[in-house]
Amino acid sequence: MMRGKVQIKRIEKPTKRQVTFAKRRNGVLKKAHELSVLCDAQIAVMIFSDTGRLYEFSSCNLQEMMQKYHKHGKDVHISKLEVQKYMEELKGDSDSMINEIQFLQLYDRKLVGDGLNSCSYDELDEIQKQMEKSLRTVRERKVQLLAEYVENLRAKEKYLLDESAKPSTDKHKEGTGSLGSEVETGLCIGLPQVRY
Amino acid sequence: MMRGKVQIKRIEKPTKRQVTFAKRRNGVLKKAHELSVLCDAQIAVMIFSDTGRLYEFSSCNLQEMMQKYHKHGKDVHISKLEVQKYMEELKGDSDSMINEIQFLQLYDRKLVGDGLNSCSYDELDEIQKQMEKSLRTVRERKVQLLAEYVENLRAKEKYLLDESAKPSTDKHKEGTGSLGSEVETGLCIGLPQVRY
DNA sequence: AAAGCTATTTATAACTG
DNA sequence: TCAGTTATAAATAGCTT
Repeated sequence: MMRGKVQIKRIEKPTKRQVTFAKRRNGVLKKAHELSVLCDAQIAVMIFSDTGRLYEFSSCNLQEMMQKYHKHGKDVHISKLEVQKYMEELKGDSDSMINEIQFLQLYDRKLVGDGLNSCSYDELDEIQKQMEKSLRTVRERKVQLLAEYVENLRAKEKYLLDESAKPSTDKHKEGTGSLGSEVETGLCIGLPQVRY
Repeated sequence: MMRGKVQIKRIEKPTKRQVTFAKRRNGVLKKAHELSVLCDAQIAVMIFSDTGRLYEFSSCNLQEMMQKYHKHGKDVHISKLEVQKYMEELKGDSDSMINEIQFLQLYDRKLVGDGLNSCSYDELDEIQKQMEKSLRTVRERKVQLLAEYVENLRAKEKYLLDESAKPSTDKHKEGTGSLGSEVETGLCIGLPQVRY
């Protein structure tokens, strides 16, 4: 018998709270169901008891509800399965990249003569050969750059000699400015600060 | 005035359905709120009208509700915001790893004398110095290994000479087996397949 | 604790302005 | 179409079993 209207505040007595929970929980779920049928509305209700048990009602697939909810610009929810798949993919990429970095770092250390204590004599031999080959390549490249530099200097010298030999009136006619700048440009790019 | 109990089936008259929706919707949301307060329960209610408008109630963060729901082994939903945050983190890691790999790869190519065409003379000079230094380190290490090998050989030679000078009865008393195996072990680990 | 009962409150269908 | 009213159905607090 209802004596006096109920105060909407936490019921402290656990037994009473438990009983009220069971009754009102059913009430809410029933009302939700009725509303969905009577008014052709989509409704989802999720209830967790204070003991952590789940009671739910959904007039349709909850997934759909989430997507609809999402479209309303609220915080968005997507399937965990989908996310997991993507996560694993990223994780795989990440792992293989870490492996590659470690490999490259070890390789680098060996190439600069560090971390060699773990190498066998044969490995050292192989590394030495590689280094000698690389060194030859570097030296060849240096020689090539120097050769280009010398070539540019000769071209410039020739150009200057030709210019000074010509009469001053012809200078603009020949379009000489472009050749001059080509030579200079080549020189600057090739050897900004030469040391040898 | 309620004449007769209501039939729980779709209300066909749109106006009537609309009115009933508004009233019952408020009823459900109110009941949900009361239940959450009275019984200290977590409740979420989502209602979409047939016109697509959203009405909702949640006793706490809906995000939390989803995670709780997830833990109950249902098909799982988690917050997209959360996922996005994690994704961006992974993406950031991934990008920086890609950068590092590219840097290391370029560095490697230069160290083995490839991709040098883009290097300035000064850079080549620097690489050459590094290589010469590394080469010295490798050669020193090879010399060190050879020296250890020779040392081991001498130790073995001495051991064999001592052994053959002793009378055969003393062999077991001296515990010579252990010295012998030490020498051999050191030799094998240091230089498995020597070439020089 | 779970199920049933009943006095009452609460929700709401139909009506009204 | 929207509040407000009212008669009635439905929900439920406190009780009993």
